Amino acid sequence: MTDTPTRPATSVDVARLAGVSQATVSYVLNDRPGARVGEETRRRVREAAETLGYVPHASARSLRTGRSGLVLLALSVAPTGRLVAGILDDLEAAFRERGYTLVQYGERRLRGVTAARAWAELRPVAVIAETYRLTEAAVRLLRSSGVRAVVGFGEGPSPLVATSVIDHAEIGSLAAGHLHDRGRRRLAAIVPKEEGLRKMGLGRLRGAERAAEARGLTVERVDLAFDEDEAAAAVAAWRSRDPGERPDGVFAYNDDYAMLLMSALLDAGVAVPGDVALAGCDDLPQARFTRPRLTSVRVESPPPDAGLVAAVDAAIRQERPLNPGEVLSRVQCALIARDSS
Amino acid sequence: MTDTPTRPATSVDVARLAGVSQATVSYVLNDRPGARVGEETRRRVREAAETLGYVPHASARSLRTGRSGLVLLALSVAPTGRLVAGILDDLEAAFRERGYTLVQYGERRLRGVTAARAWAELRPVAVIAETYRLTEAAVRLLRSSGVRAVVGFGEGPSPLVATSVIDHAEIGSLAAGHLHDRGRRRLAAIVPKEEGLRKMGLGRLRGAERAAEARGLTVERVDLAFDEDEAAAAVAAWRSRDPGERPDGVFAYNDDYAMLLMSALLDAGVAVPGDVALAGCDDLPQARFTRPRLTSVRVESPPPDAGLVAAVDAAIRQERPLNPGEVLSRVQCALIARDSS
DNA sequence: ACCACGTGGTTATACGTATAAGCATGTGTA
DNA sequence: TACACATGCTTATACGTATAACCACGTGGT
Repeated sequence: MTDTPTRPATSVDVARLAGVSQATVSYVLNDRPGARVGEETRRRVREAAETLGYVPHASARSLRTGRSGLVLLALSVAPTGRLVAGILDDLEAAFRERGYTLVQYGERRLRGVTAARAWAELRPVAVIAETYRLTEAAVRLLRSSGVRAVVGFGEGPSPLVATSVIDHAEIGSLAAGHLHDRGRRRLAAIVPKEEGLRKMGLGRLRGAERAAEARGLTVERVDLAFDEDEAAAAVAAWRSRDPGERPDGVFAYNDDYAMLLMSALLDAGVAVPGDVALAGCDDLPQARFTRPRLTSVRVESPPPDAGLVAAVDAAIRQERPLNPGEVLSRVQCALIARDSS
Repeated sequence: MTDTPTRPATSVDVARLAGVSQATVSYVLNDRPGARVGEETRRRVREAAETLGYVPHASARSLRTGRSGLVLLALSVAPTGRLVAGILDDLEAAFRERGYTLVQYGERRLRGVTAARAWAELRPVAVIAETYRLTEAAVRLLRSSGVRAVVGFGEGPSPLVATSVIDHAEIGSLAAGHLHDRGRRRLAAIVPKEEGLRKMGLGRLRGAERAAEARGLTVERVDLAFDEDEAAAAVAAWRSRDPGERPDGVFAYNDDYAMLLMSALLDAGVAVPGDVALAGCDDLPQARFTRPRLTSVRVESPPPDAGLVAAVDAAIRQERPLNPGEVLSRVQCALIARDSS
C-alpha cells in the first residue's frame, strides 16, 4: 500500500537467495540449451525468482546481447476501423509467437531522418512504417543503427525497402469494372480533399481510369470533402447538367464517402441505383444498413500476415535479407455486390 | 546499398573522432546544465556526432539512469473510431512535450500478473491500461518493478489505482432522459452480446435505469448481437406484442447498433421516430447520413488530456503521488438531438 | 596410477551510457 | 610568492545481463 522504495529485484538478488552465482540464474531462467545445471538447483533458482517477483530488465538484456527483440510499428495516423484493428491483432500475435515484441510508436508528425532518429533510439530489430516516411536518408540511418529489417507499407513497391502493398489502383479498377458490368457508361470517381486521403484517392482513381480505358470509357474526377454541404453541392451540379451528361455510376472512394453521397443523392430525389449506381470500399458493417444496401470493395490482408512476419524474422536472423523493391505481401480485394449498383 | 556490418556509432566513437573523452560527449549532447565545456569543444563534438550519425542507445541510457522515459499504453482492443484516434494523438503529443515516449503495447490477450510481467520487462516509467486488467497483484508487480505511475482507464474509479474514467452510466442516463423528454414512456436499452462490449453496455443500461427510475419509468433490457438477423428478430418480437407493450424509445448502446436497429425497424415498416424513437452514442459521422438523422450521445475527452498527463508527470518525478481511487480525468458527454428521436 | 571426460557449477568481462570525483591549467587576490 | 578558485576537461565506475572461459570433482577406461 505504501510507497515501496525497494528497487526491483535483479538476477543477482535471485542468485543470492538461491545460493548460486548470477550466471547460473541466467542459464536457468533462459534455459539455455547446453547449460549444465542440476535439477535441484534449477528448482531453487526458479523458486527464488518467483518469491522475489523477479522480472528481467529488457534494457540490460538488449544492451548485453546487442539485440532488442523490439519490432517497431510506426503508424502516422491512429488506426481507425475494424479492418486495421484486425490486422494489428494478427501482426502482434504472429510476432509474439516468434519471440518478438511488437510495439506501436507513432511520432506521428515526423518523417524522414527526424522520425528515424527517434525510432533508432530504441534500437528496434525491425521497423515497419508507411513507405512514404522512409526516405533514403532515414533508411540509411536505421540500417546503420542496427535495424535488421525495414519494411514499408502502403501504396506501391519502393526502390528503397521491401514493402507490404495495398494496391489502390486495383480497388479502383474493380469498382469501375463492376459499374461497367452493371451497364453504367458515364463513370465518376470521388477523390477526397483531405490531406492524407488524397494520395490514396488518386491511386484508386488511376485504377478506375485504367479499367475504364480498357473498356473504351473515361472517368470523371470529382474532388470532394467529407461534408454534407459539399456533397449536396456536387449532386446539385450533376443535376444541372443535361441528362446525358450526368454520371450514372460513381465510385465513392470508400464507404464513408459513399454513405455521404447516398444521403445527398436521396435527399435530392435521385434514385439509387436507378439513376446513379454507387460503389464504396472497405465493406464496413454499416454498408449493409443503408437502403439500398451499399456495394463495396472488400479489402483484407492475407490471414495471419504469415508472409510478412516470416520474411522479417528471416531477415532479423540474417538468413535471408530483405531486398529493396521486394513485395512481401499484397492486400486482397474483392467486390461485394449489393443493391446500390 | 550493400549490407553494412558496421555496428552503430557509440558515444565513444564520437569522442574519438572529436578528440575528447566519452564523458565530454555525454555532457555536450545532453547539455547538462552546470557542465563546464568550452564552446569550441562543444562544436567539435556536435559535428562529430553529426558525421557519424550518432543516435543514443535508449537501453544503455535507461540502464545507467534507472529511468526509461517510456510510458506504456496498453489497450486490450485495438482502437477504432476517430474519437479514440484523436485522444491517442493528443496523449502522445502531450507526453512527448514533457520528454516521455508514449509507446503502445498490446499483449492484448493477457491480463493480471501475466500482462504486468510483460509490461514490466520494458521498465516503463508509467503504465496506462484498462482498469479491469490491473488486478491487485499486477499493480504490486508493476510498482515493485519501478513503475512510478499506474493509471487505469475505463469505467468507474478503482480502489487500486488512479483512473481516467468514462462514465457509461452517464451516457445511458443522458439518452434515457432525452427519450423521456421527447415524450417516450416505454423505454428499452440494447446491451451488446459481444464480449468486451457487454460490460460497457451494462454500465450504460444502469445509467438509463437510474434516469428512468427518477422519472417513474423502467427500462427494458434487450440483449442483441451485431447481426442483421438478430436485429430483425428483435423487431419482430416487439411487433408481436400488444401495441401498448411495445417500446417507444430505444437507446441502442451506440451508433453502430442504432444504425443496425434503424434499418431493421424501417424494413419492418416501423416508423422512426413516429413509432419508435432511437438514440445512439459516439456521434459517428455516419449518424448524419441516415434518414432520419440519428440522435446520438457525443463523448469527448477533456482537450489535451492535460490533467492526466500533468498528474502522471508529477508522479514520475515524485512530486505528488498518484492516489488509488483518485479520478484524473472524466470524459464529457453531450446529447446531440437529431431527427430519430 | 594415470589420463580423459562428463557434470555442475563459478569467475570475469563487455555491452553504452551518465555522472561523481579528480586533475591540470590559468587568473585574480592578499 | 602563495593561495583560493574558476575553467575545461579526463578517469573511473556502476547500471543488469549474457556468455565465454575456467575450475573442481567424480567416474570409467587403460
